[in-house]
Amino acid sequence: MEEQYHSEKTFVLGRPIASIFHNASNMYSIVKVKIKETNLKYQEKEITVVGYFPALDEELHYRFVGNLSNHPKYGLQFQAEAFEREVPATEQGVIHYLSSDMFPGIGPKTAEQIVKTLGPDALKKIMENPFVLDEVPRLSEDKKMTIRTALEKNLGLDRVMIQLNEWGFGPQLGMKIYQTYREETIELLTQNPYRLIEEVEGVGFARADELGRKLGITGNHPDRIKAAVLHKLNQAALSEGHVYLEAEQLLPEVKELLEQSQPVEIPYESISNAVIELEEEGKICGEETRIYLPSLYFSEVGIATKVLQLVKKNEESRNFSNDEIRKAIGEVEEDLGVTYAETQAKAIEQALNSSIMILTGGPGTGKTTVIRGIVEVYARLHGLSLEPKEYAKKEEPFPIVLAAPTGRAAKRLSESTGLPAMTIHRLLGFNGQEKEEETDREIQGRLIIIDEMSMVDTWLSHQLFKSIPAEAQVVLVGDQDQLPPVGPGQVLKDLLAAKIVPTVELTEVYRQADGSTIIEMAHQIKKGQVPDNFTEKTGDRSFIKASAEQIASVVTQVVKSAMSKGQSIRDIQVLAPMYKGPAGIDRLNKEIQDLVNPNEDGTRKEIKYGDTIFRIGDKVLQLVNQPECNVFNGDIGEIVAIIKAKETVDKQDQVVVSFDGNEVTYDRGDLNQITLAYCCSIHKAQGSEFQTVIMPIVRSYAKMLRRNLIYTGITRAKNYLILCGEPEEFWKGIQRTDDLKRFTTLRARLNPFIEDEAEVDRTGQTEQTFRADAHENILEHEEPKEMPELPPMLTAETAPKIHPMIGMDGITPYDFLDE
DNA sequence: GTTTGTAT
Repeated sequence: MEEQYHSEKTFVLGRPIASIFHNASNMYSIVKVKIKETNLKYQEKEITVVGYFPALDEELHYRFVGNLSNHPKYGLQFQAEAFEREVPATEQGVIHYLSSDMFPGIGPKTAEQIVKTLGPDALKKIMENPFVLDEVPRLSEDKKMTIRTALEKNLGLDRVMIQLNEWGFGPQLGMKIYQTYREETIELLTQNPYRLIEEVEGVGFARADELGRKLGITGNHPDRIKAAVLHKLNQAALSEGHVYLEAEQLLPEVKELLEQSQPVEIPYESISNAVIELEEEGKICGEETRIYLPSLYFSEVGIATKVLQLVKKNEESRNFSNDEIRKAIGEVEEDLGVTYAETQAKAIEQALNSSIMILTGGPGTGKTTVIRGIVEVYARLHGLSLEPKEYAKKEEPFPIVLAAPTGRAAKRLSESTGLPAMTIHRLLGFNGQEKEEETDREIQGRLIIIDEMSMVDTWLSHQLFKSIPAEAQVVLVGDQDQLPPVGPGQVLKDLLAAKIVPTVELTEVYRQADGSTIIEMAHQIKKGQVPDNFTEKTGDRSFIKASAEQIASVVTQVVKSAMSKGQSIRDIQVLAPMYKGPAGIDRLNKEIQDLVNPNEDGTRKEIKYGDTIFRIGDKVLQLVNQPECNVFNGDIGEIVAIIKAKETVDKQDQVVVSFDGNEVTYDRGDLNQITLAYCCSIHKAQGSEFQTVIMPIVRSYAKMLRRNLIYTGITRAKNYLILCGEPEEFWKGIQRTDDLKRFTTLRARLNPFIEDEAEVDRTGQTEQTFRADAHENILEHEEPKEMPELPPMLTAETAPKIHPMIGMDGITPYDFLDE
């Protein structure tokens, strides 16, 4: 069958001599191959092969199967649909092959010995009969095993790809599946085709169900229904943040999913039975009418138990008298040359005398200042040195532990306190491999401060709380109005709503100058309102009306005029919710790059990576954490050098980026770690602030526009905020909060007496109070009273004739940036 | 019809 598979198609057998491109995330590769044999009508000695494969070994031969095609720009290329490693059959080849890292423990000496005994076709002989290895003198059983399993493994790829192909997966997806399951692919997928949905990106329920059908799992088959139930719960958790689903909601969704995928009616009874069986198997948890994934159920229960324990200990944690603390605060104020406002001092006091407390407040209210204060006062009262180095000699570890859910937040925390800080993952010693419930490490620390708690999901919160020693003091810091965690749950929000953890809320804003209308607007947005004059220009903000098509032009004009006013491009940040479309991040980045860092005559050195062009001077954004280089996801830097392949020692293009003076070099293969940063997503900007923020809001973003997204975006602006786009969409986005409600039961577990959120809202003194008011307001004024009367929009007909900035409400480019 | 995080 293998023969037939090859003989029908054209192939190239050869040795890769140079990798032109390799994308490690999807395996898309372009390789120059020296041809040894081919059935193509092709005279050259070398050919460019394009397809999906892992990094190839330049010492080996490969057989590529596919078709010759003519690329408009790069000429003749061989599009490979499949490939396999050609088992070498020359003495030298076999020795090299056996001593490669595919066969750990086998060195050149052993390899030579094998070839000496079995001849140049040693590999073929071993594959036909593994026992021929017994003939080789002084070869240990271990080594024999190594060779047999490695050969088996290598053959695995071909076998897997052929099977996947028969199952209807193309080379790209096939490669991805193989990356996930390796030689176990066929076995694992035959057992359970539905695991593809959760484990291989790009495979949805329908696709996996199609494979299921081929494997005989059809219609009412319990495995099929169970898979659908689990998929729905997973999807609810991952895409909507729900910790559970009501059975009432789950069952019809499962029914619909199954009936859409195959035209067979699935009775509710079958689904209920599947749910019962899943619960018996421990694959889901039921509580009253709610259905949970076990990991989420046990996480919630675990968090609640630990938090209640800590809260209970709060009474015992009055370690210091108020006088002692106030005195220490005074000393710290003097030392650091700061003055704490009363609420800030109160927060420090609370932190010192609690086992657990929450410090909350909006952007610019000085949460970081208070963290620093807590650390300083804690050290003073406990007679501790804040010099971590001094602890290296001693037995006991440094007692203050600082952590945050993202690398960037951890870096900021460390910078603002002068103490080491790390990601929660690192703190817990994760390595990316472990399964749930596997971490059992206890955090070595007496004071544990977690910043940006609003971004910590239910799973991670559980791991974190589990690792907190019973005698530790915990300070959770965060702002529940910013974007919720990527993962399921809303732990900070639930903790606040339960009202059992001592909480200090900072409300006064120190970041903006007095009379800032940005912060005023932010406060209103938090309540679901918009200032009456939101489309008018104030001292620090403005709104330029424009359609989606005009956005690119308006944004570049604003950037240009801001720069002409002396602002640097580093201080100007364009924020948008999504990448695609005429007003998307990608397009805006290109336009702004053309404006501020062009290459009009084509003489400047540049490097092309995918759809992006990088030039010296470009503002770029780091996309992954690189703690060794002190660069983290979300950091912004500037390209300071581009070194072309021929100029470097390793014949590789290189880009050097300076992050505030810290220079980091990227090889071509690492360029997927950076992207242009003139415009970035609002999500990415969370936790950063900029002098000037330009934020387009148009209808094409509608799917993304929500209150907390807009709130997060506008609160990134320190001095100037320039909104542009469609005022109605801005207003509508601010009204949207309902669909981001996450189903969780943490609040109820912590405090069963607070049952109804509306009631909390009416009695509570925190943000919820505002919320409730806002909600009533919205209900009262169904017709948007807050939405001011708007001048007519520009139409598509008039737009191109008008300079984007001029004539709109009389705004000229110089109008909105006065001092 | 869409964004986002972490660990070798």
